[in-house]
Amino acid sequence: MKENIQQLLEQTVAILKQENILPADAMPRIQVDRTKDKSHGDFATNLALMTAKPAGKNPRELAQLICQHLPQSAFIEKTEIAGPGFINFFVADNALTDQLEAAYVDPDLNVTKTTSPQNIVVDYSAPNLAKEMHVGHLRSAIIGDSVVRTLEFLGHHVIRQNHVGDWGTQFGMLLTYMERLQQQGGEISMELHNLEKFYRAAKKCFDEDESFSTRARELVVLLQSGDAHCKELWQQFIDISLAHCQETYDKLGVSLSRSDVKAESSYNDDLQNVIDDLTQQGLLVEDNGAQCVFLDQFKGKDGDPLPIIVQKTGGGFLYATTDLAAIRYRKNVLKVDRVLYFVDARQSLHFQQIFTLAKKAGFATHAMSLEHMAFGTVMGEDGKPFKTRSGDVAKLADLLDEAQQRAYDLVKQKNPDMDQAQLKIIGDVVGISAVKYADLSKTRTSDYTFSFDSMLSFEGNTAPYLLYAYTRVASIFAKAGVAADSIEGEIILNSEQEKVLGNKLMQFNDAVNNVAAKGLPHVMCSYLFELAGAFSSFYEACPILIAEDQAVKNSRLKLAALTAKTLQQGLSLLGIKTLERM
RNA sequence: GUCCGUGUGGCCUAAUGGAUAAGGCGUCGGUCUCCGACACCGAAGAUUGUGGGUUCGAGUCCCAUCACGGAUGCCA
Repeated sequence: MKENIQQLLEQTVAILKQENILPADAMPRIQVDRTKDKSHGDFATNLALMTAKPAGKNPRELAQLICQHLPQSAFIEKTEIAGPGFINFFVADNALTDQLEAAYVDPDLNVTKTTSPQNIVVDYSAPNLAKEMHVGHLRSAIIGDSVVRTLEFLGHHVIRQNHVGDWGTQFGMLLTYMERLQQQGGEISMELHNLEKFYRAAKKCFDEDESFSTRARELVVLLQSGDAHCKELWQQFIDISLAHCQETYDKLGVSLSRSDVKAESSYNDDLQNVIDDLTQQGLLVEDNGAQCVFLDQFKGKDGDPLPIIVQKTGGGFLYATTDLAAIRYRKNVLKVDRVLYFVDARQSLHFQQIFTLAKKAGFATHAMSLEHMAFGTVMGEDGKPFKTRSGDVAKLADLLDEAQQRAYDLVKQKNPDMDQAQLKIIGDVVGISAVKYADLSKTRTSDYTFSFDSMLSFEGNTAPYLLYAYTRVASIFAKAGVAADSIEGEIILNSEQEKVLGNKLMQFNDAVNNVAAKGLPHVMCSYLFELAGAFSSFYEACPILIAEDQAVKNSRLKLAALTAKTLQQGLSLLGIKTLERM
């Protein structure tokens, strides 16, 4: 509907130019907004305010002219000029009901798909395989996955890339520890069952035993030079670590699989080429033994130039090098239009540098959009970065177990008679959803506080509230004995609550497109929470199964069905499952 | 030092430069002989850190300033 008004205004602008009311070179950005206040109609535009100056007219007078030249449309019941020169559009009732009917019969809720599908790499999750995933890995995986789902829903071609860290110096230490275990006749795969413990044990040896640390440094060099023995140990470690990750993804409902892994090590053979390329272009400078690129726009302390170090003293490569190689791969092999990096905000300087350099060196085309989708830190309730009670970094797997256990207890408390298997299923979904939703519902860029109590609350903007709202709708159809997708009759919007719900249902399209454009899933969360609220008010005020007559009943059933479908689709774009009862 | 981010009712959180700053928690008061009250309805509660500026219009943009967090040459 917004698009329709936009088109009408574009036509109007063209007419006004022909009549010399607007200067021919005026190119106003036509902006149509949903109004906050019903008295201002359904949509408003500030077109007259924006073009008043170039037209040399006062805004209200110009608004008048715009309305007079506006092409006729069945969508619009009337227009009004308000305030300093806003034009308010009142949408015809049947236009809204037509849209609702269209959404009802469309499996994709009549969402406008993209007309120009892009190739988009989404670089997310990317844990370091040396250790087990911890709470710090939560946000990238959850938020990235939601944006992936949304982009795919709109028809884009998304390439998931899990840029796992499998090539750092810690691997020398880990391989040495594996070697020792092997020599002592230990069962490595058993020991690796608890990666965290394994890492700590290796670290202890590394710090305390000199022969160990010497061997560890040797093994790094051997590994990177392709030694078969090292490669074998390394591969064994990586396989087990990746299996751990996969378990976590599966439990979390993150749509990453083994085939999406594009590890750091896979760019290994290309790193020297990156250096050579930079050298050829005259971008590389040796400084204190390291190979650096200095870019004018990045200054350090006292205005000194800030280097991007791409090769260490002694020849080692750094993550800047790998990231550059990755960009080049994405340009040359994957031919992408857009790359989204879901990485901690603390790395924003790094990405600014890499993006600037990549464009300058031709590793990315200027048309390629490189976007750092930064996110804040997960805080504990003490306001400091989240830790367990013992002060350790919380293991992600443990955290998810606890969420599920707490959810199980809660649901059991509310449904004492429910059988255990059912409780388990519900608890698992509620627990995971709560963790994901708590993260997704806050603006990506800010820090957020991890709190089991608030995320598992049934009140407020939480997963349990939304899941509950969904089960209420679902139960109507169970009780009515009709299928949600085969309701006869037309939607009729009589009461205030029905109109509010109808309007809210039609805003799903905006929400989806906003999430895709900006990579901000909290927009979807806010929308779904508002939708659930609109439904609850409707549900209180408008009896459905016991409605006064059949036509009203069918109309309300349709609204309920559309609400259920929208909630389910929206939650699914967030990576959250729904339950039929809870 | 420099750069980046954040600062919104007691607490948490929202708002493509638009109209009266929107919700939630908590508080207070209502509503179940009625489709799931894990719900709904209502009330109180805000000069958007501070001071300037741009604009017809600023929580949003610019400058200054304060507070907190982060980054800042061989980890990622």
